Amino acid sequence: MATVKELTVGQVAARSGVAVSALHFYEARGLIRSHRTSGNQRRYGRDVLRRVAIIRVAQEVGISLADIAAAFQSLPEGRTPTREDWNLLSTAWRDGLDHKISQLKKLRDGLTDCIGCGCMSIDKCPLRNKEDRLSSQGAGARRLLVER
Amino acid sequence: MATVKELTVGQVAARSGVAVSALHFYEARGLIRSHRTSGNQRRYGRDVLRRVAIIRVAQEVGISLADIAAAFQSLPEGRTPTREDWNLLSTAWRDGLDHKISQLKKLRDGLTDCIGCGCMSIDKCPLRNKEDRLSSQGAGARRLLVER
DNA sequence: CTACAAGCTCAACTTAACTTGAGGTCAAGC
DNA sequence: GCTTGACCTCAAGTTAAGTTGAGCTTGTAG
Repeated sequence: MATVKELTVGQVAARSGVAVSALHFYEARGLIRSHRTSGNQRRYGRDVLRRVAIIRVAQEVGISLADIAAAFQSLPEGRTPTREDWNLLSTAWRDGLDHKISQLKKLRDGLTDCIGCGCMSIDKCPLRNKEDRLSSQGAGARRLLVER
Repeated sequence: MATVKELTVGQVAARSGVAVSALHFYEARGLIRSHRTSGNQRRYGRDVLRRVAIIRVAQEVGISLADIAAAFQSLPEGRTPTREDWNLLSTAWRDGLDHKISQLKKLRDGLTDCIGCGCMSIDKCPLRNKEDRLSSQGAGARRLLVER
């Protein structure tokens, strides 16, 4: 029936498959939101499940939490996102995914030829050159994948 | 003539595009090897360039250094790897890449439909299910609770 | 021969994305 | 009304993949 029950953090964890600590973490990072009961416990609306699902899916393709958070900024603050809202988001990512797929294909098709051929030893190789682009960034853990 | 000059770390860094510190790091992790001059400086054979190139390429598609190192175990210790040796390796990775590509495609094709459709909220969605596989032994209770 | 760029080692710091732990609260069954 | 399990907060630990810095040695160009 109409009124959808709210979820506790434990329930969200069970249904989404992510740990409670991770949910706390996502909330601290602004990726999900909750309100509190009188006893200071978190309660989530149902749309948190979708958010979490998207977070995991996006992460799997190498999108960082920071980027996901940024993308989520486009979602409405007040109301529950409509299908329309989500579609905007997914469309934006679709482009990134398309790009990534084509990159992977290039790699896959290039790898067998290229590894054996010696061209990798330096700058004639398409694989190497593609990679050069990102080789001069700052400190810390380098982010894998995803550049767009 | 035949004897190819050996390379210093600096030269390898310049030609491969990775930092000297990263080369040290790779060596510590057993991904590359060097021998030392009388003055304790590293010298690399030319094949190190190929190794490094492969490391970066592999990393870009999300393969961890640990996995790369494992794959490199299949390369001969004593001699310079032949084209044959590299091909074995690349063939193995090709399968991994194929898999990843198909995953990404599923994601891309599923995303637009799936994010908006609400199925993500639980277990009917192919995206969610695909993901379940991967996360099935972490911390959370998960599973059971199939109501609707 | 001497300057100084390039190397060397080892320890500590960085970022991302969490997890673990300590110490304390809330809620529901018996 | 008490016990038990789910919650809460905050701090600290963890892994991956490197980077940065200090202090010291090598090697090469002038």
